[in-house]
Formats: sequence, structure tokens, C-alpha cells
Amino acid sequence: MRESGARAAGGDVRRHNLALVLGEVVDAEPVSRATIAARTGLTRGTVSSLVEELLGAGLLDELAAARGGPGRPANPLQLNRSGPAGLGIEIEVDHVAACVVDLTGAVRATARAASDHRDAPPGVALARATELARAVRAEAGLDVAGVAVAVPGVVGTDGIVVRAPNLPRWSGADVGPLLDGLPVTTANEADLAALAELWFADGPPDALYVSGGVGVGAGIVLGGRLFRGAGGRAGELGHVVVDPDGPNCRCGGHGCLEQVAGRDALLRAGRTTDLDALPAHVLDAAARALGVALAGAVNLLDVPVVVLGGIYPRLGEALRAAVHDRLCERVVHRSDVQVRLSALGPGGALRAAAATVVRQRLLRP
Amino acid sequence: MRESGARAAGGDVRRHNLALVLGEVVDAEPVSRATIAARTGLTRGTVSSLVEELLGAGLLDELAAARGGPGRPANPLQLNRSGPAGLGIEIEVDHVAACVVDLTGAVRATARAASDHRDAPPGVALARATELARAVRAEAGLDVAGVAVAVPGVVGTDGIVVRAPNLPRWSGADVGPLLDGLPVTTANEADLAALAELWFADGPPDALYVSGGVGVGAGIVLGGRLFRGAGGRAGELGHVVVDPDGPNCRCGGHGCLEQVAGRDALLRAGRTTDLDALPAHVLDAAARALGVALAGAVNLLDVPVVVLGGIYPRLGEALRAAVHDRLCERVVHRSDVQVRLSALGPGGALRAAAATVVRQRLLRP
DNA sequence: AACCCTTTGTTCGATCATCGTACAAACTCG
DNA sequence: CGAGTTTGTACGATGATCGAACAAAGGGTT
Repeated sequence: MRESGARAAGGDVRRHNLALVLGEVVDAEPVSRATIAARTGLTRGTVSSLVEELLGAGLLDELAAARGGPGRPANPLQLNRSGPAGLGIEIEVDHVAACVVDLTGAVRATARAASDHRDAPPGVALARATELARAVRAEAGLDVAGVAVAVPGVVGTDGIVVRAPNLPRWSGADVGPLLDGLPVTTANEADLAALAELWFADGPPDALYVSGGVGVGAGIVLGGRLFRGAGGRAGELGHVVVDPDGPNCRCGGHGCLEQVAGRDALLRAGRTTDLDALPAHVLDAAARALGVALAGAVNLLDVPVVVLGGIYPRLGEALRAAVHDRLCERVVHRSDVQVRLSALGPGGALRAAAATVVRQRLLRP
Repeated sequence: MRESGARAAGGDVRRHNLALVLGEVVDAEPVSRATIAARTGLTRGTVSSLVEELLGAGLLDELAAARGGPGRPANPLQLNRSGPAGLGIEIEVDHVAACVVDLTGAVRATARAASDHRDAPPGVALARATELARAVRAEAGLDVAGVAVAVPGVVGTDGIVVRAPNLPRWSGADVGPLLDGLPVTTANEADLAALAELWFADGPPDALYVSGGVGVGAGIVLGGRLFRGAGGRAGELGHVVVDPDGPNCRCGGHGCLEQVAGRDALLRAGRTTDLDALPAHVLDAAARALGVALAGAVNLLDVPVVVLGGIYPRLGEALRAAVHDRLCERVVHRSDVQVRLSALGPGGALRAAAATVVRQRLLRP
């Protein structure tokens, strides 16, 4: 038992319905009060009351009456482009970036700076990030409601970096007091990339997003929500075993996916430093390994779609098709698993980080 | 968006709070109105009103006043042992079984009959099951609210068996009109076994339950709820690849877990027909394969506990320890994964099936 | 035995948010 | 210019909760 510990009194109902109205606007912007009423099942009167409150809070905005068909023209509502905004920060091995999105998730300002953090203490990157954040905040000129930081590693619920394999000095770092008093949250980069796919690329509500980099991580989206696992460490796909007799891995096992399909492993196997120059047999081995690992994940989770991101889109359609074939060979129940290449590019996680902030405001008004 | 499409009106609040009160009783039976109020945050007056309704509906029962400390003695409430009951039916390859549980999940009557269904049409087993169901229903003498059928295969949401590997003639079968007009649901056997572990053996809210049989299936419990996947087919662990060059599998791939750790595979490898006589090297290979497959699942889902059920408890503590060792070698972030043997035995799924019926009534009063 | 104290459960008016209906507003079409 | 249609608001009714006051039922103390 104890499914939801929250008691339901009057105020909770109001909040729930405010969020319901907002959700309707997000889904079908611009939209009239009457349409919202019809789609939510609430009365027109109630929707009017809710909308009034949301207009007052600066979350919604009323456009000029749109004329067209018969009847009184509707007053279209949309998310307030000048409403509370979200600030996203991305800390990567070789750069930092920041951006501001408005309530719709549209990028209103963005900046990026190269900066090597491999052996630097967290303070270096955080100082650069703060600088960038100040700049994009000023450029956007919006009221920023909070900050979300994308980190390539395992993060705690709020502000603490638990472990970042490629940023050794970041273990245990606290990104909390970043920008004068704004609430700060942290999230894993692959998780954010998965949300970006869901939010900005019409991704399906159930999907496995594979992020290829030095390691291979996964963001899991189930029922339209990010799945983070009991300890926030879900999605560690890189160490699925694809060959029990394979090469040793830094995780202690042998034959992990990362040792075949990770970036460094690919370059090493191809004897090159250029991802675009990988020979076919290396790509083939990677596809085979990804197929084995992903088949396990798909069989376990029953997700209909796998999205390949990170370095994989760069490796081309041939890789996608090969992974799809290998995957289908081993998937038990689904005959229709899709494998897609991410079209969002590396900016997705950053934008999604900023969007989590406004999302929070929209879900809990 | 569109997280929950339900509008929240007055009646929904009432229902939510009724469920909240029931949940409190389930968690800490027997319990007084005042304690429920304190733990839920509702007013004593409101709780009184809710409890009155639940007493009227026959879901709760009031005991004699318990005396003890200072102050007016409380009137303890508990689930009504004579309230609506659930009927569970289990269809297996070589038997059928049925049982009735009361609102607390306690078994009030149970029956079982051997019956080979390998090549029989569904009607044969269903007729036997109906017979048993009638008998246990009469024996328990309770008001049965619904029926849930446990099937060793993939089932649709309501009443339809999609595919049952070991019951070839059951594909597409409808167990709907089973017992004169009672609502019937279906569920996968491994899923139910996982719920049994959660409900009746104090299992953790996040766990992976592995059911060893002819195949190897898994029931996934996340956040105290069963995870069934987008198509209800989640938990197919048996075809995770543990050795890409391994023997062919009926699924079309090679080296699936099932080919090493499934019952038939174990007996074949041990050249015996007795599970208790398996040689150590066979158990060792099974443990190694389970470790590889489970590590992938644990890395992906970040569950803290794995429960081994089905035939595995019979294979003993040595297997458990070996699986645990193999697992820990390959789990990335968690240093504390537990591996347990299920203590419930084969009756768990049947009991859980019956319990799903009453659970439904408790969650949506 | 009488009294005080504590805790439980109920009663009753106030409050809040919804619903249903009625009505005014605004526009198109004939 | 009027009929018809759709939108948005106003207002009383309903349902559910809250807060406070009150009656009930003991234990402990003198």
C-alpha cells in the first residue's frame, strides 16, 4: 500500500486542475477555454476560473480573438512567452554550455565555451558555467525560475554529483550554490537526452535512448516519464555483457558493450582517430554488440522504440539498419521494434535540462 | 504532458480519501480512527465519515474497544474478514489450482488438481478450473468479487491469452466467461509471483523476481507496483544473451539464458531427470549465466534486490551465493545488490492472483 | 467514590471548489 | 438585419473538507 501519501483536500484539487489546464495548453497551443473544458471534462465556468488564476500568475497569455467560423470567436490561450524561464547548464569533459528556455521550451539564449575539465577540480568548470549562465540570463531577459545542471555521470536527487567516470575529481561535488539563490537540480546527461527526444522530437512515451560516448549510457522513458531507478542509477547499458570472453573492462568484468561500441573502443579497433573513417568490420561488430545488448533491454522492458544518440547518428544509416537487424533477430515478442537515429544533436540534453525547470512549474503550478 | 487524464471533481476526492484510509488500515491493522487521522493528515471528523462509509460497504470491521493507557480507549478497525473476497485460478502445464482469499489476502480455501494440458485445447483446463473454483468458493463461503487467472505466458489486459509457449493451443484463447458473470482478469505467472513476494513476504518495493521453469521469466516490481511494459510483455529475461556462440534457441538467437539456466537445459546438461541430482559444474554454469544476465538487468534498472523463484530455491543456497558473486562482479554502481531465494513456494502466484482482485477493491473503493 | 486528566469520536457551521443553468457577448450566414 | 451558433461569465446548489467545540470513556490520585 501507501501508493501516494498525499491527502486530498480542497487545495490539492485546485492544483491538480490547474496543472490539467496547463497540460491542455501545452498539448494544443493555442487553445480556447471552451476547448479546454471539452477535453478535460471540467465545466467552462471552472476552466474560466482556473485560467484567470494562471493568467494572474503569468503562466498563460491571452491572444487577440481569432475570428473564422460561426459563433462567438474564441479567445486563444497560450503559454506566456515572457513567463518564468528555465536555465540549463551542461558540464562536459571538454566544454561547458548554458541556455535559457521559455515556458514553451523554446531556446531564448544559448552560449558555449570550450574548457578542458579532465583533471581540473569542479570549481574551474563551475566558475565558467556561472559566467555563461549570467550572460544567457541577461541576454534572454526573462525571469529565471531555477537551474538544472546536466552532468555526464550519476547524480543524486539534488545538487550532488555521486560519480562521473570521466571527471574523476567531481565525485561528491555539490553544484548547489551556483547562481545567487536560485534552486539548482542535477540530472544525468543521457537521461536528459532521452527527455529531449520525448519533448522536442515527438518521441514516443516508451523508449530507450542510447547515448554513445566514451561509455555507453541509456536514458529510459516509460509511460512518458523518465525512469531513474531506485537509486537514480538506472540506464547503465555500457556494461551489459556481449561476449563473456571479451576484453577486460574497467568495471571488472569482461566483454562489456562499452569495450566494443564505446567511442574509444571503436577508434582503437579502427586504428584511427576519426570517427568518420571507421572500417566496415568495426561498425559491423559494434552493430552486433549493440543488437545483443539492446535485445536484452527490449525483452526486459518491452519498449517499442530505441533511439541511438551521441556519436551513433554520425556513424550513419548503415549502422542503424544493422543494429535493427541484429535486434530483431533476438527480440522475442515484438516484431516491430523501431531503431531510430536521434535528430537532435548534442544540444538536446542542454535544452532538456533547462526545460525540466519550466516543466516543474507547469506540472505543479 | 497528459500525465493523468482524469479530472478531479468532488467525488474523486472522496474516493481518493477512502482509498487512503483503507491503505492505512492495510498497513497497520488494527488501527483507530484517531491514528488514521494523524497519519493521513485528514481531520478526525473526516476520517469518521470515511470510515462510516467503509463500514457500510462491508470493507471494514470494528473490533471491541481496546483498553490500556490513559484516555478514552480507541475503537480498533480492521479489514472485514467477511468482506468481498478474491478468487484466483492458476493454469499450468500439468495442473490447475484455485483459491479464495479474503480482504487481508489470507487464503480461506484452496484446491488443486493434476491435469495435463500440453496438447489439450483450453476448454479442458477451463472446465477443470471452473469446477475447482466452484468448490473453493463454496468452501470459503465468502462473497467473491472477481476472478483473476494466472497463465504461464503473455496475456492481454483482460481475459485474452496472447501467447503461452508451453501451452501451444492457448494462443488467442479467451478465459472471459469463466464463472457466471464474475469479472475476470488475466495476469502472467511470473508477474504474480513477483507481487506475491512484495505482498506476502515483505519484499522490497523495487525488485526483480526471476522465475525459473522450462523458460526463465521475470516479474519486475518498481516503486511498489508491477511494471508490465508498454505492451504487457516486459520481463522476458530468458532470452538475454549470455554466450553469443552458445547453442541455438527456439527464439531464433543463440546462447540465450534459457539454454543454460532453464529447467530442461539443466536436466539435459546434468544427464538426469532429477533436479536434486544436478552436478556442481552444471549449477556453476547456471550461476555464471544468471549472473551475466542479471547484471545486465540490474545495471539497467538499478534494483537493489533480486529474488530467485521457481525451481531455483530447490537448487539451494550454493546457487544463490554463486549467483550473488557473479552478479557483484559485473554490477557497476551498486555494491550492495542482494540475491534472495523465494520462500513462498509455488503457491505464491495463485495467492497473488486472488489478491489482485481484493487489491483492486481496496485501491478503488 | 469523587475528581482531574487524557484521548477518542461525533456534531456543526464555515470554507472551498466544483457543477448546472441561465445569460450576455460576439461573430457568421442568409 | 435577424436567426443561429459558439464563447465566456454569473450565480445558486452541491459535496467534501476543515476547525473547533463537545460528549464519551476510561485511568490515576486523593
